[in-house]
Amino acid sequence: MTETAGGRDAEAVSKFVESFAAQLVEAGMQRMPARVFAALLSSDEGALTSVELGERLRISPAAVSGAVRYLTMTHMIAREREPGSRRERYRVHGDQWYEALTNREAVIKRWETALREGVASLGPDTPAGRRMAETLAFFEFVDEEIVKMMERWRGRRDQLFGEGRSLAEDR
Amino acid sequence: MTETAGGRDAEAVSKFVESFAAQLVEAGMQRMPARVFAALLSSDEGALTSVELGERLRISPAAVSGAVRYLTMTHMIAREREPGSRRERYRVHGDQWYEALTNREAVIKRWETALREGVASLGPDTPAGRRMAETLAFFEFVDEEIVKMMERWRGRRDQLFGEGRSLAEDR
DNA sequence: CCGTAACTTCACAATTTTCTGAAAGAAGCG
DNA sequence: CGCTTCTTTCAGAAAATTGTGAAGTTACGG
Repeated sequence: MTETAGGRDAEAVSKFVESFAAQLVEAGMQRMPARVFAALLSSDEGALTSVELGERLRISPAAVSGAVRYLTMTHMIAREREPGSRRERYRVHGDQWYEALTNREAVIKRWETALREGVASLGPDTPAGRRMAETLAFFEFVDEEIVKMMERWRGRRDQLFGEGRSLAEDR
Repeated sequence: MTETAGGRDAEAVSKFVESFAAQLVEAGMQRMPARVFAALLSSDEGALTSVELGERLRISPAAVSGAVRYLTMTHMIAREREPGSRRERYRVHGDQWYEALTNREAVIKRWETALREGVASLGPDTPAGRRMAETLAFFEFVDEEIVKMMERWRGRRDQLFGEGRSLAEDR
């Protein structure tokens, strides 16, 4: 019973890929990046080549290229050169991708900037200005907290899955 | 010097509204809900009527209606009946809206469901299945942590802004 | 109860987004 | 060095999204 072999219930896997991608889309990610990411996540290697992605998802090389560019920029995946070949492999960042998801540092920072401008525009003594200020304080708080939370997570992860080589089996 | 009066640097306020809305859009919110929300946030009352929203943002009643429906469903705002009038007011949920933003309970729950299905489809003993399982554990962890974080936030908020009536001046 | 003000729903037009095929651009291998 | 294989870019067709006007619905006030 070779369950990890090539055609291991491809049906069910594809179904999962699409349904997980749909969740990501609903959370704001573009469709193609979401599908590509889900495909990588569900691969045993945690990595696939462009061609493999194109085949599994039935999309053109161009679509793969675009999706991969986005995912690389947002640090959800890494690109690797397969030695001795001009093929490229794309790999889920093991235990870093959901940090990227949660963190969204850049996003939060921009919000904070916008809110600071808001306080300035509205005046810190107006009711609206005070509301902005409190909201701003909230985001600053969240910022700090998330850093600490991720530290705690790493602790628990090691405890649950063993420190040795959890998902970071590679790299 | 009536700074809170009607025409308090409407220019600057509008500029803030649009720029904050743009951030929300970038984070995945639809345009109209984002603009409506930003407008409410920057109003001194923390609440506006449909007509006021339409005027400030230069959009049709239909657009207001759609935006408001979305925002109500996601618990970002509340609707109030103005007594003795058939006008409706929409109010930012004071200190609850960013909880809704951060929480996204529903979203996380759906992700967890999808991931559980993933583990089942892929088999818990495959490498991919193990990766799903770890990801799932992460979300479950985040779930718990966010609850605690919000409790800590309320503590700090009371400390920073005074327990009496911070933003929850109404309701 | 009727008149009317406020809000909602619906179909459509306009815009924007998305994905593809085709062509151009790199980079290993012989 | 040129051939071949893989990836990226680009223009455009197809599809989805968005916001509007207009008709419809609700419910207050008289």
